[in-house]
Amino acid sequence: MTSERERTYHHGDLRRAILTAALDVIATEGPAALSLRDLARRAGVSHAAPAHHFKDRTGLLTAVAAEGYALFADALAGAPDLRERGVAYVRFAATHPAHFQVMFQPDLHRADDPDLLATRARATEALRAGVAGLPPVGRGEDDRLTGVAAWSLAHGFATLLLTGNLADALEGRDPEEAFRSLAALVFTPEEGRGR
Amino acid sequence: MTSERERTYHHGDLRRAILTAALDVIATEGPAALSLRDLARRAGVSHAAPAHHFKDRTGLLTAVAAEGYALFADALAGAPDLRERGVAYVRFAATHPAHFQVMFQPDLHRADDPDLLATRARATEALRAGVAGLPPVGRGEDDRLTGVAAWSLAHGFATLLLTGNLADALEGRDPEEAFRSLAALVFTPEEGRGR
DNA sequence: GCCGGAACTTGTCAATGCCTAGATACCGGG
DNA sequence: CCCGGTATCTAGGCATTGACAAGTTCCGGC
Repeated sequence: MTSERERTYHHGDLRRAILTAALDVIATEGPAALSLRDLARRAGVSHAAPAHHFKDRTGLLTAVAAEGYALFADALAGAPDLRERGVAYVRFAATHPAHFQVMFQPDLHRADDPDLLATRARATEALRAGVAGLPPVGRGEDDRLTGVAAWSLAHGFATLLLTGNLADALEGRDPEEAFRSLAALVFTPEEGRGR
Repeated sequence: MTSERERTYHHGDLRRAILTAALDVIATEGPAALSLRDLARRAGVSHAAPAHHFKDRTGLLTAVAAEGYALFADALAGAPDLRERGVAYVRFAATHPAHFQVMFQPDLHRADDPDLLATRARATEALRAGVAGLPPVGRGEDDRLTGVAAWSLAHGFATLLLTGNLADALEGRDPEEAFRSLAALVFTPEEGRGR
């Protein structure tokens, strides 16, 4: 369908086509391998066409990050408790590796972009809501640290997973499932987690 | 001293000069901003000189990663217990941000490089030694997961720190100190950590 | 003192990012 | 229906970069 309308001057949905191609490249070869001209070739348009939608190479990556945060917020929203939110965190990284990488590499995108700020705020909110669902430990200082701890745990696991550092430790086990039991080890769900 | 011998044909220690300049650029502007020609200019040599020492741009980054793993192994070796090893992990990331970034971005370097493999093995060993120092929990499966959990926690904290995501959560507190108390919250040191 | 190789230079080429000017298609008001 | 404005895309050009090839300078061992 999409390939039939090849001879039209307007692509129809070039922005999405470029984005999708970019995600493909980033996921398989990393963000460094990304080339605007290459993406243009893949989409069958001229080499300057992408610039109209994204201005820059950085602009494209900013759009990727913004889209990533939006999807991320949605992915986190569905989880019932803190642990499942962590699982969702890991699942998102595994399912959207390109988004995840760009989101957490500040030197790749423009951190002050309005769209990015908006979607990132949504994701941050979804994240914070998860921590708020914790059984209150009492002292407020600990609460904040607990939130950082949970975030660190999920983020570290996701990052190590994407960089291939957990391959032999997991031995082909399902990463999500591994994280679920791992989180159980650390944050004991029942029993007031001792402190 | 170094600047006096400017007019010699041979630089004297170009390899180190390039490496240091590269670390500077990566730390301030990210790995994407790295340019061999720019590094050559900074060192006052011709644009092709770096290639003789590192072959490639990828070769340079591989050297950075290898050096990083060596420094990393040393940094981890000094820590007495698991928690302090985590603190050392975070301290290393904060002290050597450029090394850390490149080490954990597989698309930037050549993962099969012999030097890199050697130093990385040393670091892995230092890391595993820390987990082995844990009070044995009994079941072997849990041990492995506990190791992954500790690694994830430290790595996630370090990564989030470097990407600026902990700035407001920490509010100017010393990151190392924050991680120390955070680790205390999660892995309760005395008392058989409940499970 | 000489000779082989390491360290560095100069020159070149293809590819890329970005800019500008121009062509083409779509869209709403008359 | 058509006509002007605008969004979309093309074409061309320029500076920079990474990689390669061939030459030059220097060092150390024999």
